[in-house]
Amino acid sequence: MAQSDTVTRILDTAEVLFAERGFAETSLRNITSKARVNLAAVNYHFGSKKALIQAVFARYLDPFSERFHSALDALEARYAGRDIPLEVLLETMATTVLEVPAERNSLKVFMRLLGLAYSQAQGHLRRYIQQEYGDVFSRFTELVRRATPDLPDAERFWRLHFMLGTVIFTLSGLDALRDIAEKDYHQQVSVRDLIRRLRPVVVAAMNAPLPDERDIEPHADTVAH
Amino acid sequence: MAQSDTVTRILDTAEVLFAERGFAETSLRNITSKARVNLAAVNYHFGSKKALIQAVFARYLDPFSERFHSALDALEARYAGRDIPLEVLLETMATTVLEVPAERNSLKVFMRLLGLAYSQAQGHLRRYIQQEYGDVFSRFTELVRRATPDLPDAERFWRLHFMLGTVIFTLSGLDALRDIAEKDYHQQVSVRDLIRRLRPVVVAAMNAPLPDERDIEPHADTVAH
DNA sequence: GATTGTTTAAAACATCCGTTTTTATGGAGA
DNA sequence: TCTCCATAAAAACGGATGTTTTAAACAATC
Repeated sequence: MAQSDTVTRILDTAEVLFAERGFAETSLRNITSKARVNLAAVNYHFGSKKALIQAVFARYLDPFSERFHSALDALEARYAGRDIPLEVLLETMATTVLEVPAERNSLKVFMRLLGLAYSQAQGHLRRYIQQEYGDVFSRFTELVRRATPDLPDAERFWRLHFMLGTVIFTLSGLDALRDIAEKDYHQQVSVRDLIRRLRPVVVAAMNAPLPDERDIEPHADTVAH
Repeated sequence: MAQSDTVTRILDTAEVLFAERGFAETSLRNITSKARVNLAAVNYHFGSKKALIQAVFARYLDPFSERFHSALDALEARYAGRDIPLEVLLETMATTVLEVPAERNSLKVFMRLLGLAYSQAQGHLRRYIQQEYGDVFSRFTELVRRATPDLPDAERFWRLHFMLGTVIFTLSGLDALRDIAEKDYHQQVSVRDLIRRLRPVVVAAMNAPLPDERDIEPHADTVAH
């Protein structure tokens, strides 16, 4: 086997299997046998299964982080101190997210992985991502803050996560949804098309009127636990 | 041990552990030891771990399905052929979702379970839920269709799933998000509070302007896959 | 009170897991 | 050509898992 394309083959196989079934449900034996690589190779090259999971993410997030920082640099230079409109920020993020995996035609896998990073417990992963890429996210949210000065901080926090949910949920379940959509509405749906549909929805959601204060029940306990 | 509260204790313990760590990460030994019940009891009473998972869901979804059908019956009777406004439909759904676990103070658990049902692979679970409760969902979407007559079918389809993503993503990652929110904004966040914030966002998203036709790139390829 | 069917308890079973160890291989440098 | 070392392959390890089996306890019925 040529000079350690073993590592690449492990990563290529692992990201697909992880995206399909999740981390706990994918064993090293699954990965190594499908990649036609020896079982011990994962522990040899990566050290542990946890480290392999992190490496899979790093292969996407490192280029993303770099490009997104550059894109934000360019935006800040162009707007020279003035606030960058929300639409422009969202558009920039979307463009960058699309760019990174486009080279390997693996947008779906990337999105599924992002979804897993949130939904699967895997405390080590959240910590790793937070520590490694937290600053890009912070920089973005700070710019969003300036773009939506009328929104209370807490409200913006929640709405950003609402929209994060929309995007991750939609794009990670894309295949199933696309099948239904094309069967029921006889309509080709590309990822770009989806983003076109997403844009007005996200903008409207971020700009929605504030919740009615009267809805607050003064003595409402935290229901759950 | 009194006449088979064993079954109840298994279910009570299992739902909490499942919600905390997911299905694959929760072993039968975890469950039975915490429930102070014999290991074999699960296989004896439920047959298998899969069947236990389904039973945990059924204990929530059976009452939910029944109540939601009743609530929709009442709505249709009240509106007597006229279209039910979108806000009313959403409010009814939210109310019903909140009612079911309220009796056992287990709303958080219920929400986490719903999130897991989507995010954890567990093919058998999705099939079970689709088969057992698909008709309630169909009935609801049909009413939403009548409530939003100006929305093209495809657009409504996508927006409903966008919002499904928002709700599931938020509620299933609730603990982590709540921790951040309370740390950063020193603010207690109950599930009811979250639903209050969700309402205007969802309504605004469903009523967002249609995407600009000019945004369509005529020769845009399907990026992924 | 013996008998029957049901439930619990304890142990054993087979399998799978991540990781480690041991052995073999093959190519680069002396 | 020999040595050495990074890698690959194979085997083994210790532990955890879901499930099954065996035996005991219990409650209800006759």
